[in-house]
Amino acid sequence: MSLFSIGELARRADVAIDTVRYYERRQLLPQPKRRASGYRQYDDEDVRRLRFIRRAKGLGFALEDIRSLLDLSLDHDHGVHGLRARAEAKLADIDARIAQLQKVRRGLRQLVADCPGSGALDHCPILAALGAKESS
Amino acid sequence: MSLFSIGELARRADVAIDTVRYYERRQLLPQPKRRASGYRQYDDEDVRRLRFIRRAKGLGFALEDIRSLLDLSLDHDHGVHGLRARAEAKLADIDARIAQLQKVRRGLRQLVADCPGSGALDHCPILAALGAKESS
DNA sequence: CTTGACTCTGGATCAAGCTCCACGGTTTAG
DNA sequence: CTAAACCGTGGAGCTTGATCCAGAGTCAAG
Repeated sequence: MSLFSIGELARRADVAIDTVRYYERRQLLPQPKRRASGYRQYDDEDVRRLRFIRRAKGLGFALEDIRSLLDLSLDHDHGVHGLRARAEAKLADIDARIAQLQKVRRGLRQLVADCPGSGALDHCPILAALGAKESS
Repeated sequence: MSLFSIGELARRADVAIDTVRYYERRQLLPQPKRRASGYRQYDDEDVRRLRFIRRAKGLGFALEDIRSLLDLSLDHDHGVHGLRARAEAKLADIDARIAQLQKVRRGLRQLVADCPGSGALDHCPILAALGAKESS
């Protein structure tokens, strides 16, 4: 059995059925095959794709971003127009996110480390970690 | 001059005035002092706090999360009840985010690396990077 | 005092991302 | 054949995070 229903897809990828249809509308998922009755049919590829979307979303990417990531990754057998450029921009964006998260992380760890007894921190290490410099 | 208006605060922290009032309503900012006229008064501490919020938001934290991070960091001179636990949970969350981002990063880098000419990737490295295992 | 720039409050409105609903056809187990 | 469980469509509704607006008071410069 390699084809299954929308409900099955939703279950396998752990998202709501309505969400699947919503993603289809938003072009994050391709138009699926239909059987005579009009029922949608999916395969494992769709499950993978949906899971990818779920993860990317969890990382704070907007659906639009995810769509472009997906396009990016599936364009490979077409031209290599601005592909690299777009991918590299994404990459820089991700690096920045990681760096910022690591700052927060350090701040939090310090908070945890300094607090055990009842703490002597005179002002918040988290605020310090992120609040120090301006910039965006 | 150590006290200033809401407009000035907004300018210094680079957010909209309405956003400042909105954050106040949502308890991310404390109730500010008021002058006789009812005008709000702020100081540098508020600027720092606001900037912190802006950054955390940029990392994908929900306002509610940010509020709790903030509470966490300002609770230090109160009890150390579940502080550590909360902070550690946050920390684990952040570590997970970083790990996931790094996966995407690797996938993207591979995409960039493999594509230069016109690529021979038979299926998306990004999907591979994130799509492999189940879990949340 | 007048004018223009600010500020106040409360509520309406927005965009994103879902989620729910009604009404009607389809499948499938018994 | 029939009931229960699914699925389809289109559109309304909800949550989050802002943003905008009206009507009215305040401030600072000239």
